Amino acid sequence: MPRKAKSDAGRSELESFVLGLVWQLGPCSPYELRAHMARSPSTQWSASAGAIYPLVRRLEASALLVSATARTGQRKRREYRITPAGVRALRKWIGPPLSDVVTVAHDPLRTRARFLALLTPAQRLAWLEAARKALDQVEAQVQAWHRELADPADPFASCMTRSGELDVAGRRQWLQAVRKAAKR
Amino acid sequence: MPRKAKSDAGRSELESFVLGLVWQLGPCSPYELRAHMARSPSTQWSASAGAIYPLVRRLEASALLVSATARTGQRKRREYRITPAGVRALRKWIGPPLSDVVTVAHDPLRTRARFLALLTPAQRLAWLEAARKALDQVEAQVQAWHRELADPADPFASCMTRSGELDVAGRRQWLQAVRKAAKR
DNA sequence: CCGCTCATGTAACTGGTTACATGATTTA
DNA sequence: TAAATCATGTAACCAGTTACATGAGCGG
Repeated sequence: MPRKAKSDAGRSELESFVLGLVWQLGPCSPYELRAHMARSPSTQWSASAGAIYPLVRRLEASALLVSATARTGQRKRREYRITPAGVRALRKWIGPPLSDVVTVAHDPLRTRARFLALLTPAQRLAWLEAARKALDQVEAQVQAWHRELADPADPFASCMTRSGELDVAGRRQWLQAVRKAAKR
Repeated sequence: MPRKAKSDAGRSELESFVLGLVWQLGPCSPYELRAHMARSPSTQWSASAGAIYPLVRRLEASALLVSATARTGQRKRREYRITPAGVRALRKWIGPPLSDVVTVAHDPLRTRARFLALLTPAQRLAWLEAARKALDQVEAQVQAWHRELADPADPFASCMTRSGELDVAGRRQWLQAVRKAAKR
């Protein structure tokens, strides 16, 4: 999709998220940011170079990040740190207020379910089965990620995966309701 | 954000959704589509004219929709109907397969929670309280929508709102987990 | 006749996507 | 020395966003 209305002072959700990531990971290169995002099971952003490199430059231009050249062995890289202004911006973005932030979640599965009446009863059952299996896979993925994380330092990190688990559980329960509706 | 990878044969999620809406509502004008989308509590799409009018034209160019001029009283409007090819495309989009469709949901609340460690304990409690209230509001909105709908003809319609309710319930439960983590 | 809703569009913008390009350093 | 990884970028594209513009018909 195209850019949603920017939530805060002209900063997109991705920009704020990356800002937070720099705060969380400490000094790090765009490459590391990209790698970190690619590891997470979230499909929200592609972590493409074309997104990240211009983005961190924008944040530096806004003085929310500063950069310096760093080395590991002989390899050079550009390392970004968050500035006090960056921390302030991040805190403001986190909120409250949250009224504009909390909305009904977008779920492509639900979007499709809206048109289940188009299918034959047999096709509907097949669809429901496929949905269940797909949810299983996502759950496995989330749990694998959870195991991989296991950072006792930040108690909120494990909450992230818990969110994914509850999300899947809720949708599974919802599938039950759909199944019931399909049977009538 | 920018356009996600188009899920099907070059059609965006919005395009397929609108195609389904035309199927569901029967012959209707872009104006009606826009009004219908604006009534729903979903914030996924803005239902802006700049999105819808070019979109239905694209779908017509692909022969998934056909249009004709219609009248209510003296008022003229352009009415779109779905074609057999459109129905086929819609059915294909619904799936299965669903493996590419089902992912961990994007939740801006969760995104922000990731950085709760940045706040003071007092701020965290305030944040959690604000989140709870915001969820309450969303739930009320969903339930109002549910009452408004109440279409006994399509049993899947009421499943849509049920999804929203379960979604909110899951996130509320998740907030509990975060609260617990915050107390440690 | 005035204001409101119906109804259809266009124009400029933009941030993220895909895809491509390049080079340096490490490892086998 | 060849392949893989680290590392940084650019270029073209594009769908959806905001904002603006216009006019017809209907109700009071």
